[in-house]
Amino acid sequence: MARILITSALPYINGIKHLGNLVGSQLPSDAYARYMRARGHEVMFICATDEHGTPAELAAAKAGVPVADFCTDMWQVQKDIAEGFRLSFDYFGRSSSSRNRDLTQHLAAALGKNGLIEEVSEKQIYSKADGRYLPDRYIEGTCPDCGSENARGDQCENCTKQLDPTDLINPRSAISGSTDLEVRKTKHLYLKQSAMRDKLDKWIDSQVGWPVLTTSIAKKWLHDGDGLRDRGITRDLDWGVPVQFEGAPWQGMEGKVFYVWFDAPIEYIAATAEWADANGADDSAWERWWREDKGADDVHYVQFMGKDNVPFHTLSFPATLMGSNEPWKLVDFIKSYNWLTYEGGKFSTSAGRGIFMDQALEIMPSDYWRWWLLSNAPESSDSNFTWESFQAGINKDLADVLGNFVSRVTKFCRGKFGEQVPEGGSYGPAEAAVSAEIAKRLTAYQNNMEKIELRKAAADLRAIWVAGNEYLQAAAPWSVYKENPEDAAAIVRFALNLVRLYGVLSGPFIPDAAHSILQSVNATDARWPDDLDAALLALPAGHGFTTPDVLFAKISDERRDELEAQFAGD
RNA sequence: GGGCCUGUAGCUCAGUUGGUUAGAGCAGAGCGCUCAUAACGCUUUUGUCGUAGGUUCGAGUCCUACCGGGCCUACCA
Repeated sequence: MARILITSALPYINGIKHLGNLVGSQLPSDAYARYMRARGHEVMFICATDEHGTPAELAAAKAGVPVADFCTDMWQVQKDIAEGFRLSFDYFGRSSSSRNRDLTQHLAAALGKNGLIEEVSEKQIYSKADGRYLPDRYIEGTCPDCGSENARGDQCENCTKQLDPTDLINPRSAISGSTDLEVRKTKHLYLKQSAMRDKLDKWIDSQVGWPVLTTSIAKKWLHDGDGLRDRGITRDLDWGVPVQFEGAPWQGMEGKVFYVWFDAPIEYIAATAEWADANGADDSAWERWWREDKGADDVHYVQFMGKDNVPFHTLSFPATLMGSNEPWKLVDFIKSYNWLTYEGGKFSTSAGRGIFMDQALEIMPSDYWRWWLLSNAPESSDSNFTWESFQAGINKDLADVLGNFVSRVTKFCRGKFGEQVPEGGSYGPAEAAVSAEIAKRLTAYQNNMEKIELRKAAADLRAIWVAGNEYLQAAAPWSVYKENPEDAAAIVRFALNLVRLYGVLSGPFIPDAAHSILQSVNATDARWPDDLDAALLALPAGHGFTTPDVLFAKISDERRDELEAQFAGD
C-alpha cells in the first residue's frame, strides 16, 4: 500500500467554471483518486477555492457585497457543484483560511531570512476614481503602435505587441473608465527565483516521465532570454494575506497583501491542515503528508492542472518550498492538460458560449459528463466538445455497451430463473476465454490508470464491457436454455458476475452508475479484483438481485438539437 | 519575433527504443442473433501516414525545409 497525495488546481472564486476547467484538473484528479483508493492505497485528495486578487474584489463589488461574503457564497456554490460531479475531495478548502494566512506568512518569512526576498521599488498606476492600484491589464487605452483603441496595459489585443501601461495613449481604467490615473511609487517584495534557477533546472531534469507539455513549459521559463526572472509576490490590495505581520523580516509593507500566485499553491498544504482541523486531528495528521521529516518521505505527490498553470507549479511553488530550507514535500508528478474547445471555438463567458458546470448538471447526469470528458480528455492536444460527439459517446458507450449489457443479463435471468443467481451447470472454455480477454484488458486499464492516461484507460474499460457482450453472443443462453436449462444457468451466473465486476471497475469513471450496478446485484464485496478468477465467483448461486431500471437513458436527436441551440451563445 | 505542441481511414484518435501485410471507436455496407435501452455479435470498404528532400538494409517513427492548426511568451488568475 502506498500513500498518494493528489491536488487539483484551485478553481478561482469569481464565477462558476465551465467544462474546460473541469476536465483540466478536477475531473481527472478525481478519477485518479478514486482508482487509487479502490486499489487500497491511502489517498489524500485536496482542492480549494482560490479567493484572493483583483478579479475577486471586482466580482464582489459588482454583486454589491463585501468580498469576504462574496467568497463565502461562491465557495459554497463551487463546493455544491463539485459534489454534483461526485468529486471526491477529502477536503475542499479556501485560500482565505487562517491556516493559509499563517502558512503563507511563515514561508515568506523563511524565504526572507534565507535571503531570497528582495524589496523592489516600482511604479504602479493608481486610479483615484476606483481607489485602487490597477494591474496592467486593467488599464486600457490606444495602442501606440497600431492605433487600436482597446489595447490593454500589458499587451495590445489587436497587434499582439507587448506593452507597458505607460505606453498607452489616453489610458483609462478598465473598471470605471476613469482617466484620472497617476503613476505612484510603491514598494514590493520579489521572490528571487533567479537565484534558484540551477537548483530548479536540476530538479526538473531529475524528473522522469513527466508530460512533455509540463517540462517544455518549465524549460522555456528557465532558459528564455536571461533565464528565470524574479517575480513580484505582493500587491497593493485589501483582500489577501497581509504582508506585514509580527515577526516579518521587513518593514513598511502595511496595506499590502501577497499576490495570489504566491498564496494559492500554499493552500494545497493549508487545506490539508484545514482538513485535520475539521476532523479534530492534530498537526501531525496533515504533516505526515507534507513534511518529509514528519512522515511524508514515502508520499507520492501528484498534481493536476491546465497548461496555463504549469509555470507556477514547476517553478514558483517549488522555489517557495525549496527556498524555505524546510523539508516540505515536493511534487513527484505533474499532469497537465490542454484545452477543451466548444464546437470548434473557445468557451466564452462573456458571449455565453459553451457549458458551465451548474448548467451541465441541470441537463444531464454527472456520469454522462464524466464519461465523455474523461474518455475525450485533452491529454495529447486540445480536444473539442460537440453535441454530436457527446450524444454518440453516451448512447454508444454507456447506453448500448454497458447499460444494455446489464439490462439484458438481469432481465433474461429474471424471466427464466427469477431474481436470484441461478444454480447448476459448470463453466467451460467460453468462460475461460472471456476471463483471459478481460484479464488482458484489465492489465492495460490498470497500467493506464497508473500512468494517468485516462483517455486510454477509458478505452480499456470500454473494451472490458464489450467483452461481456461478445461472451453473451457466443454463449447464447437464450438458445441453450431450450435444450439445457442447467447450462444456461451457468452462463447467466457467469454473466451476472461480470455485471458485478463492471460495477467495481467502472467506479473511477462513472461512480453513480457503478454504485447502482453494485446495489442492484446486492454486492457485499466491491473490492478491486486483484484475483480476477476469484472475483468472477463473488456472486454464488442463490444470491438475490434486483433488476435495475434503465441505467443510461439515451439522448435523442431532438434533444441534442435543442441543447445545441440552447448553448450556441449570442 | 522566439519557443513548444500538432497534422495518420469520412469523423475522433492509438501507433512503444525506426523492423514484415499501418490499428481502434464512431459513421457506411453485408450477414447473423432475438435475451436486451431497434440493443448485441461477426464480416467488410476507405489511408500517396500534411508536402518535398535526406539518413538507413529498412521511416508514420530520426534529420532539414516548407505548408496548415493550436498553445505559451512572465502584472488575469
